[in-house]
Amino acid sequence: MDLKPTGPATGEPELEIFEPLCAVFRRALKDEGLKYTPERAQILDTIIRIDTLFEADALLQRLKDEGFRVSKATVYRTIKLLEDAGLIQRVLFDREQSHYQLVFGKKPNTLLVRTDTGDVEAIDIPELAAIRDRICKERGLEPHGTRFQIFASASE
Amino acid sequence: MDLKPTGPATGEPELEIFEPLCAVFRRALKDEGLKYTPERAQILDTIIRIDTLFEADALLQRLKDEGFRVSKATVYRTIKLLEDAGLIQRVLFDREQSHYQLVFGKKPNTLLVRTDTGDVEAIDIPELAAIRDRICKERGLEPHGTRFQIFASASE
DNA sequence: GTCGGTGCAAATGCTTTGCATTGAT
DNA sequence: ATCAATGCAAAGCATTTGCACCGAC
Repeated sequence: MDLKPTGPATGEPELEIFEPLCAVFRRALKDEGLKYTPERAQILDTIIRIDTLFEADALLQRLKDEGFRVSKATVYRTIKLLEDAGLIQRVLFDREQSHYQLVFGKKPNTLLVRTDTGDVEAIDIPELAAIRDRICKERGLEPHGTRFQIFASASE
Repeated sequence: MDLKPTGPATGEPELEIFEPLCAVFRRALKDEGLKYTPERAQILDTIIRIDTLFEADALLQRLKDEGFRVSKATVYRTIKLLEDAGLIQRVLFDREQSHYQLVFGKKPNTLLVRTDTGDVEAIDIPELAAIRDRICKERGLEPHGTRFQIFASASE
């Protein structure tokens, strides 16, 4: 659980990203007087390697598959901490469970949701950031996040 | 509950919108072999007059305040029918309850969510439709909806 | 030794569903 | 008559929480 970069990442980009994410998380915890525990480290590490949308349930299952003992309660509690720290975001909700996504250090992305197949594809639309900033600036607000989703199906 | 337009709407635009919405709903129901009941009519009518985000709970309360007896179960069942018919959309979920919004016949709008105050403002951003269409066209897909949300707070 | 963390199980609360009754065609 | 809708109360189910025990500083 004390993953370290082993040099320039070649096929495993998540190694490059673990250090900064981990640092941000630790800092956020420390600022709140909370602790960076093995469970929290393992959960963050696993989320980074999932690298698509995930549900609390699936995350728990994956942690168990990897031989790590964590309780459901801790998974939920850690997800909330990671949200508060701005590392992940809740992104989808049309299904029964909440779906989360790693967002820190990533460009805000758009989810293209196939209403026929259920597939979800993340796409990058650079203009959106500019639109968001314009809207906020007009009102003297500071943007904290964006969520853009397009629902579509194959034209028959 | 058999609301009819009383002529060119002056201060109450919802009268203009009721007829087409009602027609779409009735058609959608008929296509499924379902019935257009007084409860469903009243619920649709009330949603139209709410004209901001609403929760199932608040909708039920409002129906009761207007002296109409409907059960929670029917409200939830009707909300689902209206979603299926494409008249309303579930839009927010970061809070405990689902929030819905009338979407039929309206431009897709963006929700500006104040993370400090909790206020939600709907804004019209015309470029988004073009972006959506472009993304879909590139992939040979047909757009069914869009959801764009910006989270922001007052810059201190 | 003091705090916070964890796991378990129980509780919460929105939403859904089973069932008997009612209503529309 | 038939087939669906309604209301009520009971279930479902993801998520949260209370509590006793454990561990880090």
